[in-house]
Amino acid sequence: MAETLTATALTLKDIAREAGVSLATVDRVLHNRPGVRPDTVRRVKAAIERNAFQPHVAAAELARGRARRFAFVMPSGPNPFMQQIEAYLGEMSAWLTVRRLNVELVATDVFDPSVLAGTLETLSGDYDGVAVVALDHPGVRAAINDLVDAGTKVVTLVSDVPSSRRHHYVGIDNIAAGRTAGALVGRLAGQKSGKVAIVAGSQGLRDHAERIFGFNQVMASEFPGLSVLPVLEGRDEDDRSEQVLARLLGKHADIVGLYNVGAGTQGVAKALNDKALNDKALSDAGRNEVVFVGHDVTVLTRRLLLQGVMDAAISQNPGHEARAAVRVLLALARGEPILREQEKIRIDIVMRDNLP
Amino acid sequence: MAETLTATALTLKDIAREAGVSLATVDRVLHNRPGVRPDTVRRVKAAIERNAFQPHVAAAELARGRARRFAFVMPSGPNPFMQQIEAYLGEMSAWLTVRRLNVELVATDVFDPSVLAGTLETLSGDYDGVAVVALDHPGVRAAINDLVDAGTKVVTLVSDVPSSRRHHYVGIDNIAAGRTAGALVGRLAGQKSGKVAIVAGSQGLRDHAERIFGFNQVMASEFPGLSVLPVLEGRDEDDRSEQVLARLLGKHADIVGLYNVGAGTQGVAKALNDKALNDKALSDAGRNEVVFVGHDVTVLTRRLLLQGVMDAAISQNPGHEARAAVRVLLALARGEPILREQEKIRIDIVMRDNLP
DNA sequence: CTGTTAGCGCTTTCAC
DNA sequence: GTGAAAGCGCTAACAG
Repeated sequence: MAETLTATALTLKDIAREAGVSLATVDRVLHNRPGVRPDTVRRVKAAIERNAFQPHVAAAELARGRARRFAFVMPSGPNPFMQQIEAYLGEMSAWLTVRRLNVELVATDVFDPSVLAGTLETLSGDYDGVAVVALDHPGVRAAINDLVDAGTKVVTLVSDVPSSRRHHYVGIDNIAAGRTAGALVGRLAGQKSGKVAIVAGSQGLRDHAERIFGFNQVMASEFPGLSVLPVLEGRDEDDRSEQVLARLLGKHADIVGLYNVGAGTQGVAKALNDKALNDKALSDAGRNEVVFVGHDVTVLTRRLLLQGVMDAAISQNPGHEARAAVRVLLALARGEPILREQEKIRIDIVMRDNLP
Repeated sequence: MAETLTATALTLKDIAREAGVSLATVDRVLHNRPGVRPDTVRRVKAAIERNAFQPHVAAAELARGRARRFAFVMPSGPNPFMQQIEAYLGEMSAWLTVRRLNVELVATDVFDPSVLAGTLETLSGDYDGVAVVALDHPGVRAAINDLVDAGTKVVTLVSDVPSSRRHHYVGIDNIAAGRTAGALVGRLAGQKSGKVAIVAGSQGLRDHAERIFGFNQVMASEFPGLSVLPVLEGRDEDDRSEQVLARLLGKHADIVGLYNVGAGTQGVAKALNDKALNDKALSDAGRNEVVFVGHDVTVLTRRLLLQGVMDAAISQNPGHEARAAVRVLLALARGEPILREQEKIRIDIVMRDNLP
């Protein structure tokens, strides 16, 4: 009726006795440090295996002395989503303090590969771990690999550089996110047929391109009644996004759905609202007739969802991303296993009624 | 450009020196232990505040000696969702071991209040913390309060007893979950008007009743074109759920939506499929014409989503619930603050394309 | 009421 | 190559 989930707690000393060596030797073997005869290594490893021995992390942490230092390399511009991640890191402050962890925020121009690479180079040697919102570029890849070679643990955050040797990526699968957006636009548009607009920041950004790719996949295969118009580029700016979208809405009267891939949400909503007012095309529930799906839950998108202007937001939980990045860096630094399921960032569908 | 998020690390000794007392006295004040003159208490507290001192948890943990024991009181029957929670607890085993935490699974009949209360009573004194899937009943409430009075930390899991003095609830807001289900059924049904069916386990279960309440709220206020039929009770059993639903589907030809509140999913899907086959009413995409929304991502619901039989699942992440319960118990036991945002269980909307 | 002291289980010199 | 020993910062006796 009662089942225990934990192994009985042995200590280094037990293993040392069993292997007939000293504490220090077991410690050396445990951390693959040199200076132990291969034969002794084998004997000690056997004792460790046999007992499924796991050193007590609290003791290890205490004995280290030196606190661990992590750096978070974040975009310097005023991006609300990134600011949320930084805010959540701030909320962890007490948690970090009691564990004697130092995390530092480093702002840089992550959109300029050479600047970003330069920033990463300056970090080398000073940090146990680095989390970076990375641009996928050869120079950046090289900088990441250099950090890794220097023994620093590296995780990419929100935006990945899959070709680098980073230890972990904390962020969503953007193709699946685009597919999810497509399914929502298609399903929420109901039986209607018509055109669908896409507003992106730039198709040069890896995450935007991947989202559009996924979106189109679903549109083509599941919603033949809907035809996707060429992608508009708004550079994630409100004004520009509004202009390009307003023009498109003027040209096509039969747009039934809209996918906003990146930021610039304010402008997109404005263009949409203006059109709705012109057409007097608000439904009974006060909902806009054009199905509008975008990304991320911010102060703005929250309001738009509540107002019924926006129908759904695809979201990656910024708090979860902040904490996962810290936990993963810590686990990597300690040599602990990573709880993959825990650290995976899910694609959240957020509608009015399940707003977090 | 670089901003640090953590306080500089002082130690108990620093505070002791600053307050002009010994280590032991600071320790007593820190843990509100008796035997210190009020005046001294004040002096020590001042020094602690002034430096925003936070004791190093690793050191505290190491010095305690005694490992912490937590019990998870779970339903004894074969409930797939509960089994998932238990499986995720099992996956934490290494994590628990390196922290010298003992967690034990206690199976009991959580649906019989006196049995559940009895089980909780037997736990008293032996555990630092207890997580329990609780039935909301006066006897259970009393048993929980007794545990709390005995100094045990108690969290309710999945199902809450709000009137008890439990320290924390790890689970979703079921009214909001029902609202979300309602919004999905309504929106996915498109422009259609017609009837909507509800299949629940029992309206006597608090979580089911709350979900239905939320569902009806949204239906009434946002989808006047849809009329909700009286709730069917399937006792969470496949056979019974199938029978009652099949009868209802036979009686009403214009059912456009279905909300399955609890388990019995297998039966619900069968009834729905049989009807679709009879009517030859499958859409081009192979999707069932009746919008079908249910709860939780299991092996079965995953398959139904992929097949297009089910349109969306409202889900609470069982892995997250398992880990949150452990973390909350640990934080409570240590006297650490709880990261509310992290431990909050979200209402996930899962569709085919964002299956986890 | 308050202080002294012996560990907790590791890591890390420093000797041998 | 290997071992002995001195802490890391706290807790918990035990003295005073």
